[in-house]
Amino acid sequence: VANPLTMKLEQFTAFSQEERQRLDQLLTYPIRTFKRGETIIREGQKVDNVHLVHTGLAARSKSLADGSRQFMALLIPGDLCDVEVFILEAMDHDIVAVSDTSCVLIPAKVMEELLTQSTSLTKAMWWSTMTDSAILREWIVDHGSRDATERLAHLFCEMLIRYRVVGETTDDSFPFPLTQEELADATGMTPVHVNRVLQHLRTEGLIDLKGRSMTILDPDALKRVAKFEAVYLHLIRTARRDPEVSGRAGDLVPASHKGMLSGALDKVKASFGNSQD
Amino acid sequence: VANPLTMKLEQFTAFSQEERQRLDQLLTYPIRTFKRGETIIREGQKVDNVHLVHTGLAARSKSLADGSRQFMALLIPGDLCDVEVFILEAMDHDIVAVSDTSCVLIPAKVMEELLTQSTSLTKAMWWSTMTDSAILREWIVDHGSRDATERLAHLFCEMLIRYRVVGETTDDSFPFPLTQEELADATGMTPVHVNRVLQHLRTEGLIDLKGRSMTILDPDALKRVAKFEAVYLHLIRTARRDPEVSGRAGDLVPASHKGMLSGALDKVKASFGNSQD
DNA sequence: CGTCGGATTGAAGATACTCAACATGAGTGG
DNA sequence: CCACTCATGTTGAGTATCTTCAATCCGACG
Repeated sequence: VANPLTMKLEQFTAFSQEERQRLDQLLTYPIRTFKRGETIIREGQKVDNVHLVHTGLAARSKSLADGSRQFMALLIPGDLCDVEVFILEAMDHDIVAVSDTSCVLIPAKVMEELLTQSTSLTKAMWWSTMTDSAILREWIVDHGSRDATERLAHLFCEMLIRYRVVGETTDDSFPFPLTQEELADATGMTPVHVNRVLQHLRTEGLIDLKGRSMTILDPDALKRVAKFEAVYLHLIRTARRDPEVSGRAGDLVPASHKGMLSGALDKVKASFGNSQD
Repeated sequence: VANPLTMKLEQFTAFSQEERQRLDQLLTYPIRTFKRGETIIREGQKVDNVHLVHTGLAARSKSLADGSRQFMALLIPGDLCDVEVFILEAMDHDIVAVSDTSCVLIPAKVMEELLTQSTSLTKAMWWSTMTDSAILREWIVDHGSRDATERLAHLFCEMLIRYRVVGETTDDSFPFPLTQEELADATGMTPVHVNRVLQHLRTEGLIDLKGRSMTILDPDALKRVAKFEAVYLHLIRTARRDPEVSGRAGDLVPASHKGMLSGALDKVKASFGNSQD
């Protein structure tokens, strides 16, 4: 099985043979599995292993006094749960398993070495955490400025790309273990309203969601509905270096952003359908 | 004038004389001023200086196609605008000046040295970025799970603490240059509704907002209204080491979280009124 | 076949939005 | 010094989106 973390980080830089090896060695550490619904890490907990999601889906979650629950991030294979560990006293939120999930438990020390030995790896890890922050910011935009339909559509667009990066898509389908209630927790809506908006997206022929699997039927249309701009995922560097990123043609970077890049962009290919804006 | 960055980072660790000096030297770099409303850094821009907010208030902002605007973070003195610089190709959002604002332009190279030479400083910077992420997550909770009143109240609680940390409070007052429209951009509400909720908070005797200055009249009550839990700001370490943090008595850490700390907590004092939960 | 989690549907109601008018107050120029 | 302007704050009325609370349906699984 491929290492999703390696795949993700290679969106940012190409690694040397040795670096790739070092990353792949991470998978030799003990794996712990969690049942759907289990808490992987609890708020207040002081962890001394870094949890790397290997299979399944997890979520950063906060539970409020009134019983409501809010997801702040979804963690797919290749995502780290708790880089905070090195610095902070304890977690300020929970990590919960949304589907049956397995995590590689990387000893903090090993992680620390990894972060200090190779500049390339260090930078790649930095990139990963900055991108995570960018996703958090985008979620704030979702919640603050997009209506229910846009919000769900935007989430699906984001997930399609992120899953594609770690090679878990087939065409425009990807695993989708979230119940409508969990989807509500992620988007700040009620389950009832999630249901209605989903039906709307279905009848519009945009998505096909059934049996824990999501298929984006019309990526471009969904992207338009969501007002989705992939720039915040920062998949650009690799795109420039390696046009074959994920096998599908398509210009990730909207024309208006081309100025962002220093070099020529003629061959930028990326992972979200053909874009024409 | 004191260095707000130093003050902030000292919430996390105590620095050596030399380290403090090094931080203070940052203020010798050129300062650039921005008028209220100006864009400090634009989306797509590739910056080669790190902007450190010195005076005033700035915001991370995204403008959507429909003309709406969403703030994702408020940057007060001591906050860095663009650590991304080292890694990412370009900014994925704007930084705008909410009031007249001055920034210290720290050459990327200098920053990089700072980040690699002293372990203590490196860790403190890490802490800062992790805390920033924690704030982003809390904003998602604000937008997703709190109603308008809670959301505003929560923001005010957060700002009180953050301003106190950098020494810009007098009692429970702090600078508040945001217009109601900008407050709406920050909270994902309409200006009209912001206005009404503000009036509500005023008549409840919780806040006194006038002339670009905010006074929290009843911190405990406001905290209760907001369901505010300061844990996510991660001001704990210092609290344990230095009971005098910011001069006011009060237990920052609710009893339910005391398990988080390894050591004894009898003398934890912090910056948000007396807490009894 | 019955149970249980999850999905779906209906109807009523609340929070927050839209649009539009009006008030206030600081600054500006005549 | 007053008239004007402009940005900000305030108020009202009608409305939309989304919520709440149920009830019902469906499919997987023992």
